[in-house]
Amino acid sequence: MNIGQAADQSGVSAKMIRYYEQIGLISPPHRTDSNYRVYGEDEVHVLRFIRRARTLGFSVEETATLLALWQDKTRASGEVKDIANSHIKALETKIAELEGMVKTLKHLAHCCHGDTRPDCPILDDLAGERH
Amino acid sequence: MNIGQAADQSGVSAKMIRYYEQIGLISPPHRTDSNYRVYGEDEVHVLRFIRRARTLGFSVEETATLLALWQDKTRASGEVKDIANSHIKALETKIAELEGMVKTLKHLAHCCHGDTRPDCPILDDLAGERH
DNA sequence: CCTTGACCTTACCACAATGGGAAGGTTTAT
DNA sequence: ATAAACCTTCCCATTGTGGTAAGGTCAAGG
Repeated sequence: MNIGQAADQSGVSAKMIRYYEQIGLISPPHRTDSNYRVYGEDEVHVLRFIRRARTLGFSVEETATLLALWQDKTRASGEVKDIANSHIKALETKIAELEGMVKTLKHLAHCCHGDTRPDCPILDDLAGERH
Repeated sequence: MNIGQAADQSGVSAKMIRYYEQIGLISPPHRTDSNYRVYGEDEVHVLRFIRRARTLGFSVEETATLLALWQDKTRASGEVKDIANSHIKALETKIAELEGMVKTLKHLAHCCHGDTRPDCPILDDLAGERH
């Protein structure tokens, strides 16, 4: 099948398939005489794996590691679990960071009367004018 | 004061100060005869404003808007509050997304025995092999 | 058979925000 | 006078994705 069909079936855009090939995440597929890339079910399966990992927030690099582990039939599941756990930790750190921002902003927005008067606690905070 | 001092006092790196100038977020400062940028208290105050806004997760573009509103003495606080509120909403969307990922990953990690056996539910999920 | 449209190819450019470094000029202190 | 610590501009890299342009290919229908 051509790259367009592979994109449709995997949910990875043709653009990204070529990119993943370029950075070595996937191996170069066979080509037709007219230089078209040709994909089979196995390749689509790999692409779906990649897409799922990306959806779960793994970086392309982490995805590469998971892919290698997936294709290594003798791997230990502990390795995979470690990657997942450290990723969970990173996500939770990010969440905490965003929640801190939300908390501060909500407080400021709550204090701001939000009408046509120029007085605004949000800007005062940004300007460092604690009061 | 030179850019290095301005960077120290504002918490914005010299590199970023030049960048903010280049994209028009701040106006070009005076220069000495030897072409050095010269900053005063006002400029540092602006830089601190920018840094605080960035820390709260506002994009540079949003920061530019907030900065303009800050410098407009007749602005309505409602405008600022609207920006803050829509930013809060965007942050909360992002948080929910990350939490979805964490939830899925925690479930998968919980199911994974994480020892030396090759059997691994995390990889099975990524591969799309629901069971 | 030839045209048209839908595909494919490579090769660029762009984004957002930041850091790094090189090559060269200036200032300050020893 | 020289060395250290600044400053200047210019270019490159990052992450992952999208866009676009110039050109080749293939299939369907007149």
